[in-house]
Amino acid sequence: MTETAPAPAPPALTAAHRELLDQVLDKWSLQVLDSLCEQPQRFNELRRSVPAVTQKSLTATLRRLERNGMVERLVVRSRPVAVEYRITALGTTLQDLVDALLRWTADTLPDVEHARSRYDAEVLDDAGPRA
Amino acid sequence: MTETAPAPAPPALTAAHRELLDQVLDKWSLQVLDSLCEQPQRFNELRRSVPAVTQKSLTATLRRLERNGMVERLVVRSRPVAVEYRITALGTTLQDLVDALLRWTADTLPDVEHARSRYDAEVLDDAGPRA
DNA sequence: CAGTATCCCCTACGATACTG
DNA sequence: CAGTATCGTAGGGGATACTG
Repeated sequence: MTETAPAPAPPALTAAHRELLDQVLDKWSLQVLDSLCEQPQRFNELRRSVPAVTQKSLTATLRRLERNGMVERLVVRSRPVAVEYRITALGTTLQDLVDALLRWTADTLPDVEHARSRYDAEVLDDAGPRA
Repeated sequence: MTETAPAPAPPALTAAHRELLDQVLDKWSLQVLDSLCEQPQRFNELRRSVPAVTQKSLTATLRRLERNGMVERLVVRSRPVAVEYRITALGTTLQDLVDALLRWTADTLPDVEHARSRYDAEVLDDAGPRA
């Protein structure tokens, strides 16, 4: 499947690559990116867009994404200050990836759930080592 | 960019989707899958293929991948027992995704590193709140 | 060989309180 | 509004020891 692209030699999985994926595909990043993709938002707007996130985690996530060039932080010197976050060009390239990821999960989740049921039924039933 | 694919409506990011991605894109899974993609392997072969992994983590990773239908565990009743792990059809569909991920990191890592340098220089220098 | 079991640490995260 | 600072906890992972 997908013979359309010649697949130009997938590069090796170095520590630097893994680190980047970790920083960018982590628990909250996907949701934040996803939300910022639709429209730029302020800090507290984002908190509401991503319901379960705490201030601390949201701040950490935004800083990490900012550091990696995925989002941009714009301070409007009003009173009180307003801070707007928006996705960068680099961030949108990531969004395409995330969409692919999401489509994959949507496609395979039924199969995965089936596999899980089988596993849970035949493995978790009998205890003890599996050799 | 990439107007080639119509992008058939990326599905929402539910908890189930995130869970699957977490289980499958975690620290060791990528390397294990990658290694198994080239050829089926026994437990200790895998340990050598993925140098930094511990027994415990490798076992946990393999169990998780097996449960999700990504790898298959075959017990050869010899003495001592031999156990072979091989990637499933489902697992190979994931591999395509991982390749895409890796290609993305390879493409964007230079930009990301540049962004990091800028961030570290202009933000980490002056301490204090950023409002 | 292919694990399981135990201990232990460390950091990721949430909760809470405070500030320009 | 948009954070920073501090504390406390849960669990993911390593090191080590043991087993069919």
